[in-house]
Amino acid sequence: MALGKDYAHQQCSIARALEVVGERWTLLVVRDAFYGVRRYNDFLVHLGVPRAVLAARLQALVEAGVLDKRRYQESPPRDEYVLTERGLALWPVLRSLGAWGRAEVPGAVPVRHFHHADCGTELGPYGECPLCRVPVPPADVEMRPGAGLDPDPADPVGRALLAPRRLLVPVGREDAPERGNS
Amino acid sequence: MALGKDYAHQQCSIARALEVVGERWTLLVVRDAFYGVRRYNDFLVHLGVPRAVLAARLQALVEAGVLDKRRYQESPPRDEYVLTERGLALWPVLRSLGAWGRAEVPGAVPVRHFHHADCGTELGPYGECPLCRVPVPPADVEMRPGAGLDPDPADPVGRALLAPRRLLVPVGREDAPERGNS
DNA sequence: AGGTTAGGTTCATTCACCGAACTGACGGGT
DNA sequence: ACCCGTCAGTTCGGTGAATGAACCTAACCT
Repeated sequence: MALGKDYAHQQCSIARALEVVGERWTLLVVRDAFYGVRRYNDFLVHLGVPRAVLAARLQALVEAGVLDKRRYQESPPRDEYVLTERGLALWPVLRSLGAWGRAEVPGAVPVRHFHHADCGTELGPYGECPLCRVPVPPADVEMRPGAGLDPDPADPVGRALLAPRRLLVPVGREDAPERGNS
Repeated sequence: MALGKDYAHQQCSIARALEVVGERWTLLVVRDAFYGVRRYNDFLVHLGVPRAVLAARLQALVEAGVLDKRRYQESPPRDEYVLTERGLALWPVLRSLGAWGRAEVPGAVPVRHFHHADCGTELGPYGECPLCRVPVPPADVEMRPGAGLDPDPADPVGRALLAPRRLLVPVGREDAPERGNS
């Protein structure tokens, strides 16, 4: 654990949160998980993170109970990483960070917009719907591309994320038929 | 810039935010600034961060417009670091991180409580007052110690933060007589 | 048999973090 | 005048983590 040594004696739940999600790349992995990325290789091409770092982060997030590693096929054994309840609870953190990055970092053009799927209203800075006045769970959030989004990303995951889509819906199978279960 | 190289080509305002506040110690420095810490040495003893790292983080935060470095006395030239508007806008990020750390990291006992100073109600996870139904700006937040707080911290800053206090009020001059003058 | 894909592991290099020591400007005591 | 202490850093050697490239395994495709 990189951060544990010195953060541990901090008397603060912020420090404890940062011990789990404060390392480089970790929050971007979680962000991609919200966007529907589930597989090692998809994280890899979309983030451009070194393979060893990605493996370490995924394992740490699984051990922290943020992601769940689940076998989705046996014949070539393949696992996917899915957000747990604890991971889904990080949605406000990502929302507030993204809102700050868009509003306060100079030269930031809106890259993605997040809307309440039920009513179409754009979410407020904490992920709440200003119209319905309720916090919107990530499963009810629709993501739409913004003006600052690269219209032709190099990686297939980036291309799949160009279209409007629900959060948490697995990426890469939009036009592929559902596997198996009804 | 440590993180800039690879985060830069990310199409995401979260990544842009993390380029500014995503490095180790950075968010804890900002947290302490909300708690009223303003001086180099106070950050140093309260965080236990290496001096070189602290100097680098403070400088980076000043360059990013999160902190303002201002001269508060001339005779021995002394500067203090105060949150700017842009820095104050990070309050929801710290709130959501702290709420997640308290709720989702196992074994976390509440360390500090945050109340709306106007009505005394404890804040919700996004820094809003559930009674008044308004987002509470940090200047109107009263911080109170919780059960998990070390009752006898080694550093004087930690001791000063034991008492209930407003956020953003400069720390370290509660009971200390003004040095020199008068 | 050979190639491809998914999901890693290993390795050498680079880079950031760490702790301790040093600097330098000032102020106070004797 | 001299020494000591404080504040705010900078410098420096050692350690550990991040990086990119190469390698490995297991299974499927042809």
